[in-house]
Amino acid sequence: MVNARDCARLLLETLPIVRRGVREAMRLQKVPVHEPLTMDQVRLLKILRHESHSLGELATRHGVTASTMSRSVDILVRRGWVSRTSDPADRRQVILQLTDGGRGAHAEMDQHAEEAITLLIEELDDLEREKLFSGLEVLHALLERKQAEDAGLALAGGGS
Amino acid sequence: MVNARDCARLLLETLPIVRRGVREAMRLQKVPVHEPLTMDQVRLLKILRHESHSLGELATRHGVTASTMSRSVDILVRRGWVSRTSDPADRRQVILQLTDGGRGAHAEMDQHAEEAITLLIEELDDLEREKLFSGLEVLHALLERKQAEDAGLALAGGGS
DNA sequence: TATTGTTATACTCTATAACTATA
DNA sequence: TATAGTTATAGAGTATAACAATA
Repeated sequence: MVNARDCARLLLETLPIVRRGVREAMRLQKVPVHEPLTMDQVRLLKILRHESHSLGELATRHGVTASTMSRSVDILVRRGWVSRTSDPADRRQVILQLTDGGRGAHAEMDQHAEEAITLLIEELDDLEREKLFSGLEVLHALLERKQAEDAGLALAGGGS
Repeated sequence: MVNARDCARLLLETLPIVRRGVREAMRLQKVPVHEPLTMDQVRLLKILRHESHSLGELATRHGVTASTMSRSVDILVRRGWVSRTSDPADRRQVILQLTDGGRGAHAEMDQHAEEAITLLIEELDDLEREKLFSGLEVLHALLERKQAEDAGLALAGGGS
């Protein structure tokens, strides 16, 4: 029987190591055409791949403040991967859309990132991979739910 | 049967969400005495809790460059949590040690961090917790091994 | 007046390259 | 000359608070 405390300890211990490992694996990927993207940038482009969003939506979705997202979008726009236009229907809002270049950069980098991590994970045997996948599923579901709750509270004005 | 690619995808998708969730959980912990510490700072103090290290050792252990570590140590020293003295045996090296204040800050913050994450994990049922723990064990072992290899290569001069 | 987004400010984490001090 | 560490420089991610534009 695993108690929550032990699990928390292991998570806190594992998280920074994994983060550095993954960042390093991504950084070492030689992407011929584009500058390397960070994990966060890949994730933002991924979110925008399916549909356009306002800045606020993207910030909530990504789990950061509007201020932070505004800065991150600056970078994506500067690189030419995202376009920023004001919504005619409500000119306070901006519509963020992937450009063609952004779509290409994302496709390429996403693939490279996946390959880098896939290489790592191929070192595991079947049982280990099974365990890892299950654990990640649990974690993913838990935090997604948590984030949705927080976003809901933010809307409902849980401010102190 | 779980293939490595799917596992890599899930890891890439899960990692940023978890990181934000954990950071947020830590940030919301009200620590009465000390300023809140970041995850990385807690980890550094934890490493130094057992024994003193040189800057280079600490950098390798934490998985960053000496430059980065030098900066991180600046902050810890400024806060009064770590002492930096030059090694009499080889004055190029620096001995990093936890101060009493650092020991206290770590104990306190580490506990708060664990509690914050424990609360989160208590939302899982027994089976889910079991799965999460197993998955984290696999991930932890994999990345630890990887990091040890990289550190070994760095020593052996695999630079190019 | 309320909402959306940007900017000013400040901090942490990160790396490469140039540099200092020591061996 | 080689090694340990610091500093100069640069960039990304982060937040709060003050602000501008729009509704």
